[in-house]
Amino acid sequence: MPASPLRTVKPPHETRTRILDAAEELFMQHGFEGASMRQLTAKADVNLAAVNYHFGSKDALIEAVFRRRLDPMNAARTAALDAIEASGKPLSPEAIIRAFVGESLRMIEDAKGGGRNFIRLLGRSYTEPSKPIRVLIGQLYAPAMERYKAAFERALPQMPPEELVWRMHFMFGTLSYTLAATDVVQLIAGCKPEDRHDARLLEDRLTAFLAAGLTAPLKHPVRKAA
Amino acid sequence: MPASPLRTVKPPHETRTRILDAAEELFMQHGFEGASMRQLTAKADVNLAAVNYHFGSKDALIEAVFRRRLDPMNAARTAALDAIEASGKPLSPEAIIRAFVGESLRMIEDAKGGGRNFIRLLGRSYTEPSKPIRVLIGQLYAPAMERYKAAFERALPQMPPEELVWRMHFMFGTLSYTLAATDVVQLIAGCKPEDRHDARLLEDRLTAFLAAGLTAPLKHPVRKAA
DNA sequence: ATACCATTCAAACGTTCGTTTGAACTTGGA
DNA sequence: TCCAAGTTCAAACGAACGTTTGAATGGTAT
Repeated sequence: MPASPLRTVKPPHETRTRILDAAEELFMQHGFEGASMRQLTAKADVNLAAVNYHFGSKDALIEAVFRRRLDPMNAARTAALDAIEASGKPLSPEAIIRAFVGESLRMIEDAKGGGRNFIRLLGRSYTEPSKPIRVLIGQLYAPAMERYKAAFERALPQMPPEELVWRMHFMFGTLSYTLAATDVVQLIAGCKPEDRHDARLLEDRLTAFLAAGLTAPLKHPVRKAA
Repeated sequence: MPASPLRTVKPPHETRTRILDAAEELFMQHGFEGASMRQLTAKADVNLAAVNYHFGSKDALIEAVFRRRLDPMNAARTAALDAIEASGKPLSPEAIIRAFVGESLRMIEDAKGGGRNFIRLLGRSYTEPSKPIRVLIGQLYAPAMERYKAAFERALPQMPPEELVWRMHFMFGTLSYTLAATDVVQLIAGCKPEDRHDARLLEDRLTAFLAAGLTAPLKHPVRKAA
């Protein structure tokens, strides 16, 4: 990317891409601190110094891993919302949920594992101890989040804004845990493993659950304290 | 605790307790790998070698942190379920949910921060990269989980077992994310910070959301594929 | 051919990690 | 009083970490 503005067309970022792919997988498997630069560069089949050369530091690599996928994904989420609103439909809560959830699950199916690794990494990162990472994720999510919040407010005019914020948090939690825990945690026995990879079925289940939770009856319309 | 079977009554495990408390807080703040033995022992005001002397290793300390709180908490969950069943009430899904959720939130309120640290640490650990930790948590949860699954099956006889397992997963995800993210992630703007610490209010909100999701209507009673 | 620049490479940097060591200290029972 | 066991302590261990360095390499335009 130096010298002339439009440049080589052959492998412009081959090494970068290999590093990002390896990082995605290893960060998912072992965490950000648990995955070392030596593991990472060995898996990517590049020199140890390549990460620092192309990204500057390990932290910058982590940021690049998120930016590569999160920006397009949230843009797609916003576009999905635009499409619904442009269709003139009544903008049901369930349709909004499906637009948001679907974009995550779509990524699980394609990219022969690449997107799946990232989705599971992402699910884990919402509860990441490292503050800079949480801040980064929050920034990358902010625009799409604002749009969806506004959409829910219009679809549910009778819901108090404060209650809506809570329920969006709950929904987000369900999604992120489900993505992170897919074939990872097995707290409840009896899961059919083959189902876990069927994104369409999972989308239906998740949407039904979340839509019911979001539109649950309000018990205490103006509750203040005990 | 060697020598005679019943022993000193003064500070039987003072150092151990101080280490566990410090570990709980630092693991929550920085993660298991991010919190070093030197930070940890400095915060506990004990010698660096004390952890290895009393627990054997850092991994054994992590396990001890979980066992100290998780065993009593899940025992309390089981007891809460026993109490509901003994009362002769009709065993509503909402009551079961409230018993499970309430036990987590109860711990947030008391212990002037001690329990709260653990609850948030726990929320993060469900998506922990380290496999031994996930396995340990699964083991410690298994007995209570079996009881609750059976209770839900009786309270919702019309629900297919497979669907129930999924919805329990969703519920667990919502709870764990909510606990971990309390005043941590601020993905959606507009949260009232003071509310985040009111466990009673949070319990009501969570229970309403989860009960609605759990009992959501079944769209595809015997759905197989697309 | 030659000069140039981006990239790759092996080697080493200093730091921090979890753990171990062996001596000092405290304490309760013969 | 003295011993022995439990505990604390300062110091050091080797290993692994992220990063830096400076020379070799490869392709492109002059």
